[in-house]
Amino acid sequence: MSSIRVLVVEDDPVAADAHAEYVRRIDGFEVAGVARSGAELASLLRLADAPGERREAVADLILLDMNLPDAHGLDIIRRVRGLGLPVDIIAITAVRDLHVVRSAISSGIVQYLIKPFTYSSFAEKLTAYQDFRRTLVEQASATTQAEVDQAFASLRPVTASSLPKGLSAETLSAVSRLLKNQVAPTSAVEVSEALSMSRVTARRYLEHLADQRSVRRTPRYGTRGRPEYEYSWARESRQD
Amino acid sequence: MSSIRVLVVEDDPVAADAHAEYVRRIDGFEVAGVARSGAELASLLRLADAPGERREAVADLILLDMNLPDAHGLDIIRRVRGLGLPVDIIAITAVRDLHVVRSAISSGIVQYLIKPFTYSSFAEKLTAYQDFRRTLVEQASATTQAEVDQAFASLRPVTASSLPKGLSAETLSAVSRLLKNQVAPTSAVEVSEALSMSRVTARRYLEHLADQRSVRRTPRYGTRGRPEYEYSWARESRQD
DNA sequence: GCCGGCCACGACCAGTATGAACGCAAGGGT
DNA sequence: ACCCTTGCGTTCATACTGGTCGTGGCCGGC
Repeated sequence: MSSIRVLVVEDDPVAADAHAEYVRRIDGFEVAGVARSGAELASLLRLADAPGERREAVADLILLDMNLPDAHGLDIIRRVRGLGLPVDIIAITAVRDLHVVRSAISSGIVQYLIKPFTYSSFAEKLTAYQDFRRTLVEQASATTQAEVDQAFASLRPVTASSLPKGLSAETLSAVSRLLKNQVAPTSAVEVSEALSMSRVTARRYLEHLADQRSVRRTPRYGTRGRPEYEYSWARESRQD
Repeated sequence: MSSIRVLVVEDDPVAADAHAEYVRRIDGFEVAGVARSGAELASLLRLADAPGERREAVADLILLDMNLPDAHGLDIIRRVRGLGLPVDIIAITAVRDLHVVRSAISSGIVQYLIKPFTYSSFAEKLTAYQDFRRTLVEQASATTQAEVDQAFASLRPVTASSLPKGLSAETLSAVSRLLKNQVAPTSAVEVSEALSMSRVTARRYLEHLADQRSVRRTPRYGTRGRPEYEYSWARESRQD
């Protein structure tokens, strides 16, 4: 089977090189090109769209950064989709804004990878896509519902993201969900009471989130005794 | 939370009625309209796209037939995507051609349902989409990779297919039957005692059901020791 | 009748929340 | 200005379960 041709779209040269290198390290993929801007990508894609030529893109998969100097990633997705090019898109970006994620998914990306990421999570996303492709290609021309479902299923991310020892994924998501719905800064005691867990546990998770810079931690003065820390969800996206 | 507004696009009146009725039967969904052709759909969507008005579609979700009298489903998807409308699309069609499936997926549909289908497989697809939406909406403006992955995961439900090695159908149905009749969340130990089987076995089946998202798994806080997980029935299983 | 796979069980090991004890930083009293 | 009080941060041992590995009985195939 031929390799999957990947187009890297990324304005930062360092990141672009890194992504390309990552792609080369995975079996079954090859780098079809690197575009540093929306315009570059457009010219690469228009080339294949010339009349008379076969209606085939120069790539099977695009690794798309959302923040490009001349265009927003969402607009690029829209343009590509409007042309009806048979390429899939994986968003690779530091943008964690909910609206962007939501729009990207409904515009038809197959994966969304948030920077910074490790090689293993990168490889995981790409091999998942590879599986997806293989399950579809392996079918004959007619498919059954089960086969379609299976193709979808291979796109499903395997729950990775290794947590520090001593933390469980369920508890972490419970704490962060609570904190996001809270408007006022919340103390460790308040969190522990709301989730009916111990103060120690609540604090451990809050501290972890603070380390990840997902929550902000500030002392609460005015009361007697040792100052209490209050935690609030960091709304703006992280600076990486 | 408000209902998910669904637009049914289907030229066969009988099928259109059936789909609409199916949608109404599922909690949290409402029928926003029915279009019998590509032109009808276009007029419905363009309405919302009028300048000056808020950039919001009249629907959140489109159930799209591929074979319409005046246009192909793929073209419709392309047009909708080109406009950048924030709607998701589920393809519901008898077309089982691999190329169409492939193109539809890469154009950004969230599900592909092959006609004819049972109500339960229809409901499964829609509730999966509902889960996906909920996981995203629950987040505040900023998200983490784990949360994005989880949202994706709800969109790609593991299909029944073959049971993972080591499970038997009888035991599985016994466990799920017990859980369905249970009102309060039940722990693995309680299940094992009720069915007089070993804790290990009970847990394995519960875990399998949790993977399938048929049961919800939450830690039970308050007691000392390692937290015990309790399982509660989440959704009707496919009983085709 | 023998053999191989399959499913459940028992037991060990690892893991995670809890309560208690200790330490620390700010307020308030003398 | 000093020290005491106060209440939470922090650490630690502990309890109890989850998860895994190897074993044993059962069933179907040869």
